[in-house]
Amino acid sequence: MSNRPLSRKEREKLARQQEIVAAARELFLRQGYHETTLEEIAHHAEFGKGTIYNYFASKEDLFLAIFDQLIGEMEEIARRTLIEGEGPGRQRLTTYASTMIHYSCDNVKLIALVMHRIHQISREKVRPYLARFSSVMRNIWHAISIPVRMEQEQQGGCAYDPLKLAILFEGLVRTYNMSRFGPLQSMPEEEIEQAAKMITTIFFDGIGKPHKG
Amino acid sequence: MSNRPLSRKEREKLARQQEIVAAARELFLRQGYHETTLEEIAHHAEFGKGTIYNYFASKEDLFLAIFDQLIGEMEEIARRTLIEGEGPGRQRLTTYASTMIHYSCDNVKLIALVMHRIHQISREKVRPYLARFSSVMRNIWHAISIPVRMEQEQQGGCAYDPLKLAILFEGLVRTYNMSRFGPLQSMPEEEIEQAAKMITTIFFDGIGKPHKG
Amino acid sequence: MSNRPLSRKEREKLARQQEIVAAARELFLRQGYHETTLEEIAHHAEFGKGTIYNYFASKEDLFLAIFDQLIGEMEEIARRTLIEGEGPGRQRLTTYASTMIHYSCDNVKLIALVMHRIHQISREKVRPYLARFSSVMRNIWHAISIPVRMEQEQQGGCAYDPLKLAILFEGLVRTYNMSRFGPLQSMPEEEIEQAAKMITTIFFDGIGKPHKG
Amino acid sequence: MSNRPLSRKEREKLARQQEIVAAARELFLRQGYHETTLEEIAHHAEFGKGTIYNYFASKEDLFLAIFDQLIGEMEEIARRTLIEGEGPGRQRLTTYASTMIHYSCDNVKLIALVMHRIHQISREKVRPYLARFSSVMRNIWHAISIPVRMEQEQQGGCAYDPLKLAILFEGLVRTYNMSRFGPLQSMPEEEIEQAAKMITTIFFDGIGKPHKG
DNA sequence: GATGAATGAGGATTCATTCAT
DNA sequence: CATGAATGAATCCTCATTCAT
Repeated sequence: MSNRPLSRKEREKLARQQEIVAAARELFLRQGYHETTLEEIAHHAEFGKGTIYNYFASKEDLFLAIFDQLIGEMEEIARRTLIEGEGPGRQRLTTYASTMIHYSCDNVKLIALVMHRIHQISREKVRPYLARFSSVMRNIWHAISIPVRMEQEQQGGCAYDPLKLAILFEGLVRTYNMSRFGPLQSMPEEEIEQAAKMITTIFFDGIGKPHKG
Repeated sequence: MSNRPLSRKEREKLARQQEIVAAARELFLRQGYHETTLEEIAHHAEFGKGTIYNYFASKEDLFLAIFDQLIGEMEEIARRTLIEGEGPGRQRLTTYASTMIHYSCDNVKLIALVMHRIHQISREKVRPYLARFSSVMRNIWHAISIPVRMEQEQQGGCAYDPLKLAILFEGLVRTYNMSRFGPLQSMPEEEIEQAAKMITTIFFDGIGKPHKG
Repeated sequence: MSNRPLSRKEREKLARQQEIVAAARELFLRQGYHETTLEEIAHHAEFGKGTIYNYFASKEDLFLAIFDQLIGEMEEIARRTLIEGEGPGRQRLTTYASTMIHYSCDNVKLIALVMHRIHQISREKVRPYLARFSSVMRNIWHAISIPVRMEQEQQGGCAYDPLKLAILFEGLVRTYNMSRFGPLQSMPEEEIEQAAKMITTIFFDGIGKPHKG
Repeated sequence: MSNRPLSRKEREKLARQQEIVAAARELFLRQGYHETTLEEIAHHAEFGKGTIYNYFASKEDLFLAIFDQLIGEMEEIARRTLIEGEGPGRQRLTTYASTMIHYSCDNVKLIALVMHRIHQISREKVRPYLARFSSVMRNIWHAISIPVRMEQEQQGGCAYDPLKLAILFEGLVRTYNMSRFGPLQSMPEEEIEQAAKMITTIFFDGIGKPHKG
């Protein structure tokens, strides 16, 4: 975590790594892990096959870099919408929901792939990645639990552990797209907004209440 | 769909097919699709490698048979709990939720695998399977939407399309386990019950209401 | 070491293994280990590439099979000439010498290869082969030491340990050809005979004695 | 062969070449030719990978430089012990034997490697090296043959060509260590002395004579 | 001269599928 | 029908060599 600015060389190296990760990510998404050859990745990243191995020790490591990237993106979404977001708690959750639905909509296939492949890698090797993932999830759950608790206090009754509710909410949002099948076209922006609002409303008020939104 | 009773030969053929599917399912679950060889499957099913090809034209077809089996199991769960279940609507949903959570808990890895692999197969070939899957899902959604509508009417307000709500509920339940990571041990029965009740309650009444359960 | 006669299947399997070993041996001899691809071996043995792997788990194992074959051949030579050979001890040694020179002349390159590669394989894996090799060598040394001792007793003086002398003699014979360089043509039969006789004579009587042969 | 003293630049170049050769030699010895990468050699010699190519046109050429070095060392041993050595002929041979056994003991693995690899290089390219090697060997054989002839004349009988006997003697000494297998530890000095004396004695007097040493 | 990132030919190995028995 | 030996296309990865800096 040194803050020394990176040298030109280091910056270029990092940039090229990112290009490779991006190429791999796109192809894995389109074709799956085993269906994508390193040669294709190299070609798509406009590098020679051997060059990839100067940046990643194996195909598996390249995959883990993608996993890491995904984790970072989820973290970023949570930070932007939940932590640094604007408005009251309920509104932040709605923003989080719509952003997450949008994101997962673009990435369901990739997420399904990652969730699956992660189980095929040696425990030892995934450990640090899963650790980071868990940590990020805990932070997200915690951030969600705060407005949940506030709302509970406001409404009077308080039957369930706010953390459990937060986990439920997050899972609902993240896997929302997994109920949509067939060729996954991206949802129109408007539809996403509505879904997000619906989810939040139901979560807080249940299905029966008359809503003013 | 002929109802003519099967001959002994046909019954035996079917039984052997099921044995093979079962073997493949277990191994795919444990090791993943590409990580499982046909040789292993054959050995585990106590057949010769070539024999598998007398029952399934390819590894892909064997995979699709598993998908089909999964669909059947979901259908069966819905039938037992929603259609033929006992008690009022809300209770049926709770039963469906707990049964489904239990089921998905045992099968998350396999479901993740299927959700992923399904995208790697030629459109043409999966079509009938996806069609059946869609049909089953529609039925489930419909079955859920009935008590939802009733409850809405009872509570007075009715802001959302009951079908959309049903889809939401089903997705919530089916993917509940995808928020749990790391080594997936099966949940204790009791915890499942609680989760199911929590989900239903929240779904109908929101988080803030005081609950009598 | 069961003596049950092999079934037809087993015999055929063994025969094919030998064909593969023979093909590999010839190519390794001609081109070296790393310079010979498994594809070439397969082609030369008139098999498909994958077939080789039904008989040998790896290229390394195939190499070890050749080593094993070489050991067997040395053992056989010793048995034929030293143990079951005819005539008095000195004559047996001469026969052994000429046979061995002949043999090593045909196989120097291969022997050099084996002596070298054996060091590149994991200790664990070579152990049983080196054990067998040692055992064979000990037997050979012992067989040589018997006439050596007899001759010593006949000549009166006895300065050196017969076993050490046997080792010396055997090494002399086995590595005789390693003093010949360049393109290794096979020696004419007659020259081999002379060399063998010379070595034995010198070994027993030294260089200066007048010889009657 | 110009005797003009080398400029500083030339001397430095030569020194760096020697460093590289030394690094390669150590690694080839430890790991084998194909098992050693140029990257390792460069690293071990504390140079950049590309730099090696400023000194040697290819890995093969680097190998040949090692061969050349070995030849030089053998030549040097012969010069020191046989040509410039002290004492009567028989004693010189004993010294040569012990020195050579010592040397080959340290280098058997490397010698085995060289003897093997030399056959994998294009005839054209090795020719000059083999030529030099032959020349050195001829000189060594000649140097050995002189005391051999003297001894023969002394002992009266003279059955064999002194040159042939010299070749035999040299080979015996050089390959002495090739009868020792397994993990090659270096022999204790004393044991080497004994072996050298034994070989010379036997060579001159045969095994049976009573010896005064 | 020194360097090391980029390259791609080359090779060991795997495995779904075929087919003769 | 059942079998498993044979097959070779396909793939990951290595590494000697080049060349721009």
